[in-house]
Order: sequence, then structure tokens, then C-alpha cells
Amino acid sequence: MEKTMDWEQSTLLNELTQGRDFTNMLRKHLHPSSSPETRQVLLDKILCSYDKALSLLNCSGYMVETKPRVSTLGSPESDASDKKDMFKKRKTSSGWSEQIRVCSATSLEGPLDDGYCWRKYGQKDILGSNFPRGYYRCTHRFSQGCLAGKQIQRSDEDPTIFEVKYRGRHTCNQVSHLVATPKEKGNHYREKQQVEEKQKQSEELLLSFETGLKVNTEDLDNRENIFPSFSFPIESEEVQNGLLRNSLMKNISPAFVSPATSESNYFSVSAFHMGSFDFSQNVQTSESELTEIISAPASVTNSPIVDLDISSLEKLEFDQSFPFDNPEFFTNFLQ
DNA sequence: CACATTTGACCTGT
DNA sequence: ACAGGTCAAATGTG
Repeated sequence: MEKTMDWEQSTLLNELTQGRDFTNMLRKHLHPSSSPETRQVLLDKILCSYDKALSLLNCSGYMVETKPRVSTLGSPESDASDKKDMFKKRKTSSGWSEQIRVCSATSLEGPLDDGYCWRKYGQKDILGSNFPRGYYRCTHRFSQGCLAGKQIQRSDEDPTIFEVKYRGRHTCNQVSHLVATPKEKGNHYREKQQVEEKQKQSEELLLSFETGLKVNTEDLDNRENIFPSFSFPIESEEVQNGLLRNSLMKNISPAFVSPATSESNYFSVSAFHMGSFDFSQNVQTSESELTEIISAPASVTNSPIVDLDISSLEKLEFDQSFPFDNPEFFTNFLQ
């Protein structure tokens, strides 16, 4: 099996090379006779490549060597020595966001679906904790280079609460696949189940918005690590100045915002689609707002993801008066 | 068959 | 030495 370090370096190289190639292509399409659509597509691809490359550098938790190196993917001699290197170059063990507590009031099954496909790669008993901690990474880590990861651990004090930590951001396309297109291979059955499940959950979702989804965030000093994959479509001055924050944090219930990266709600799905505004780095949130304790009905926590038509959301451009807190909006949306 | 999960071993940082 | 994070072979699942 290939080693992480090699895979990351190879992916990084790949993304940068792609970015350069797309840039060259874009240059060829700069003359007026070329279609704007083509230029836009190329631009998107370039940005996408940069995003992935940056994710690899910043979010992976690994230091990337500067010296050029031929990919050793799959080569036999890479195994023993490279494995050592891999760990040597690992940065400190942090890099996880602060924990987000997700309450599952009646179910002990734990938070299930946050709209992303996770693959469990490990579990550890943690000293002083009654419950083991599960380690997950994005299913599309190897296919799409998505470096998002999360930890889930059941709370000692309240077993109905799950403490979730996130790392990295999603650069994969899984949500749209899950919603719109069938997979070419593999997961047919599971994904079909998920989609059907989500349709069933639409009604629950409505209820849950009215009931109030609640999430508790704790120890939020390190705010830039919170909501690592949370993105919004706009990058206006208003956003930078925190006006959007006000509209998001107050007009939308905080619960709607907080667990977006996490275990439960629709927002995480839409956020993924909505582009480039990095919530975690642009939103400054007051202590009181973030430490507010909230809890959720199990029906909500377990999987209130709904496959809304994100393009419609984009058209709304997140007007400040956008009626997120108005149940009618969702009623209309879900019909 | 192709995935995902489980779990003991291994590695790193403290 | 220990704890936390990850790997990878074995096993499970649809």
C-alpha cells in the first residue's frame, strides 16, 4: 500500500502541475475569439488546483519536502524507509479543530451523517475516557485528494453527546455526487440508501428547525480551527466586516451554524457547495455566542441532511434578510 | 467482488 | 514510558 507521505507529495505535485497546465491553456484562450465559458472553466480548474495544493500544504498536518522527488507510489523499496520519513515529517499532533459537541438525546447510535462520506481508519481508547475515540477521514482522500478528517468520541458525562473534532477541509465533490449523480462503481447501494434516507428525513428536518437544533462548542480559543470546512459563497466587504456573521449567527439559529461541519445539518451540505468564503477564518465570534449550550433531538442529530437544491441557494446570494429562521422557507424548499 | 470496519501493531511527540 | 494518531491485515457487508 502506498504511504501517505508519498501520496501527498505526489498529489501536491500533480495539483501544481495541473494548475500550471491549466494556466497555459488559459493563456491560449485569452484572445477574443475564445469563448468566455472556456476561460471560466479553466479559471475554475486553476483555482481548484490551488485549493487542493494549499490544503495539502496547510491542512494535512505534514511538512512537505522542498526537494524534488520522484513519486514512489507503489514501489517496493519505498516501504520501510519511507514509513519512517512519513512520521518524522509529521507536524505536532494538533491541527484538529476544537471539539464540537453534538447531542443525540435519545439515540445511542451516535451522530451518523453530516453529508460527507467518512471512512473509519482507527479507534483508540483514550486515557481517562470511558469511550473510545474513532478516527475518520474523507472517503475520497485517495480518489480526489480530499484531506478532511474527523474524530468522534462519546462524552463521558453524557453518553448521548458526541464530541467531534474536524481537521482539514473538504476538497472533494462527494456531496453533489451523493445528491445528484449515481456512482460509477462501488457504493451504489449505500449511497442509494443515504439518498432515500435523506428524503425520509426531510420532514424531520422541518420539525427540527422548529424545535431547534442545538450544539455546544467548547474551548473555542483557537477559533481559526473551528469549522475548518465551512464555506460561503460571498467575499464581500460586508462579510469581511462581520455583517454576514451577524445575519448568520443571529438570524439563523446558532445551532444551524455550529455543527455545520459536523454531525448533522443541512448547512454543512450547502456550505460545501457555496464556494470560497472561509467561515473559519473570516468570522469572528464572541465567546458568549460560541459557548452557548445547545442540544438537539435525536432525529435531528442522527441525520437531518436534506438535499436541497443548492443552486437555488446560490441565487439567493445570502441576502441578510434571508429567512433562514422562517419555517416556510424550508417548507417551500422541501416540496 | 469491492468496498468499509475492526483491531493490534507501530510510530511520534512529550 | 506513555498517550495519541495512523497503518494495514483480517474480517465484515451488500
